[in-house]
Amino acid sequence: MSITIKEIAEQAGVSRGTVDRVLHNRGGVRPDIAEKIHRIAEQHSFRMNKAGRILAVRKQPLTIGCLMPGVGNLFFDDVIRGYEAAQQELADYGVSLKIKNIKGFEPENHIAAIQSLLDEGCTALCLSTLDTPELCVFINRVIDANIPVIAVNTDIPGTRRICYVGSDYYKGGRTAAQLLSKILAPAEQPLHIAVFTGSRNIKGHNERISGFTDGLTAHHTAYSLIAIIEGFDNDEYVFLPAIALFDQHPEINCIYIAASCVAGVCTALRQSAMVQPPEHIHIIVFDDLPATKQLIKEGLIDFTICQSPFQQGYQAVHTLFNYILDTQEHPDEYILMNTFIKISENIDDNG
Amino acid sequence: MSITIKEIAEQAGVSRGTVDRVLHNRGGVRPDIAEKIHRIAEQHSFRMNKAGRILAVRKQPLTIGCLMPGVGNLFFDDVIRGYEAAQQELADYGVSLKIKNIKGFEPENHIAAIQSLLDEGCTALCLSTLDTPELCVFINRVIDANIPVIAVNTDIPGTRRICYVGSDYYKGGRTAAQLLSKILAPAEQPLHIAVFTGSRNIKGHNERISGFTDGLTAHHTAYSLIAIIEGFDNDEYVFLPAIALFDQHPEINCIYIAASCVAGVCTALRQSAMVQPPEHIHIIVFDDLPATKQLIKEGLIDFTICQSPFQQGYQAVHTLFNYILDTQEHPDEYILMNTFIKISENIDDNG
DNA sequence: TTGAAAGCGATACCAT
DNA sequence: ATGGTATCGCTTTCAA
Repeated sequence: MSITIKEIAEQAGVSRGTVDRVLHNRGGVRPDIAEKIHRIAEQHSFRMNKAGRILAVRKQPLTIGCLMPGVGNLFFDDVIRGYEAAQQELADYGVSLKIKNIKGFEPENHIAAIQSLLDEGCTALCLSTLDTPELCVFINRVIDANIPVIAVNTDIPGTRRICYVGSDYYKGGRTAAQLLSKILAPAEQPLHIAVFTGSRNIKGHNERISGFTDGLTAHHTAYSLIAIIEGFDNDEYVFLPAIALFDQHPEINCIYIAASCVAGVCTALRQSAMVQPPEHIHIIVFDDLPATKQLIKEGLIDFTICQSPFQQGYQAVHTLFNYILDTQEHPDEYILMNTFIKISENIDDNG
Repeated sequence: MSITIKEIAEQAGVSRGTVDRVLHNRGGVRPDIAEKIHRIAEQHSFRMNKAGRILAVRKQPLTIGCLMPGVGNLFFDDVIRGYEAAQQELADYGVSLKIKNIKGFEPENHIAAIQSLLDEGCTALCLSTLDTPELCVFINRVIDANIPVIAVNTDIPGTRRICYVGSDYYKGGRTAAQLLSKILAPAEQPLHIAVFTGSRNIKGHNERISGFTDGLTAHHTAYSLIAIIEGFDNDEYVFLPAIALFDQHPEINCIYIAASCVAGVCTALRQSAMVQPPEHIHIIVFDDLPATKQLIKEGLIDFTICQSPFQQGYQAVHTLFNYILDTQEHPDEYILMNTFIKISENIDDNG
């Protein structure tokens, strides 16, 4: 157990108030005294005691605002569950949450939503938002106003966010490729792949695709990409293009779905008049929305690669809390989730 | 934020000391007053504030004793890392750890080790130990002396331990079976399996095997079990029996290793004069010790199924801490880890 | 059986 | 610029 502020005060021959001011760089202390206090603190490798601090700062409780474009995208339900679990654990420490779940990717809507979180009194933010110039400018202004920000699920590299908590998309793609090469190994049949993505403007989706193709190459699996279809994370939207593709390309024997339109693509597949029976088509997807879980259990989908959405929410809140409480340490810039392979036997794990 | 003890005291017209006594069932309070206090607490759904409690009980700091038979078994290194990570996070709350890593499975040694942890002042225990009658009796006596106990990695059902934190071994076995059936699907060759286990007296290992055979049946994969070899978690020990088996049974085309002797078996395989080249043999194992990681990266092993040893240690300590702090709630009896499938692309995850 | 008071570690405000 | 003091929620003596 480390030294306490009180002890530092005694050793330095000053009051605890003065030590507090020095340790928080609040100014208003004679330089030589400040220097002395800093020295004593370092000598004894002083660490602020969390419990004490929590109790004392309880008067200005911490409200964390969480923003996500999860309306119509069930993926974020698990992230929200993670947020709420963390909140429950930290309730005793005065942490409360405001969750704002919005629809779509309009920059103005995102900016307005962030502003309204601030207006409602949030003093820290977990954001799943866009990386557009206007948002970056806005978010940096928020950060300058002393509101710490963590990027969740989607990074915002253009900003001075504390860190990114989320998936390693490229690694997910490579993992998918290796799985595919494993289940194909004995067959040695030519691979004709249909790729479905959310949008070519979403970095994570693109990384899943480049990871996938890089991985196929690395694992010496020959393939041809028949098409890359954008589904905009929408099961209904993707249905017709998928049907059309399957009808036009009966040689397709592998489907790689890098985004949230798994149910739509699978429905199309089942309804299309493909030459290949669906059993001989390999399907690898991402995430485990309820519809995807069901398809895994039915055996239509071979593997799904998950990014621990629950953990993303949970860890983001905890990291933010620790950051605010811990005057000293910064977390790692990238807090990456595990790349979690699921089949029906372990689909109900909540990794 | 819930009501505080102070407020309860005011409402009940008594002092905070009295409320404290009632809430901790310490006795020595007039029944009608106790009743009244309980009522008020329930009415306002009172929850003891953690930060306050931590600060106040800091004078008798919590020392958690951790016992494991990890000498010569690298598996427990990650469990220990998990213990230590939790300890670091909870250091501010007065938590310290005594880790006792012993060798082997002699009941007397385990009992002596537990006793010495207690002698050294531990007031709570995380135990990875045996489920023999003598240990159960001993552990129950410890529990009766008000030392809370959590079973880690290996359950001790014969005792009144708070809960079990560890792997779902059966599920791991089933997952292995399904993976195998997936990579075999196109081949349709008859499956001749060699099984390696630690000991037939270890419940977890047996469950991994029954899960595996049940899973093969469930997934309609025909197989024959050539042999089940006990390796006693020892790479050197298993080497010769493995060589002998491979020489005698060149038809073996699948190796299932349910325990810690992966490196030994693989070395034997490479040295044996099998008819099948190693590339055509499927190998599925458990856990990710350094040697196993290496073999995964080399491509000899297809899959390894991991049980999050780090999380086991980490969560055990956190659960114990919360249990002690939280006068009210009991954790779930079974805290089961995820069944984490790893291939070379995600082998360095620490799930 | 009960109350009063000191203390855990840190913060914040009011004096000086 | 600095010290003193009350406070956060809870526990724990010590008296009464």
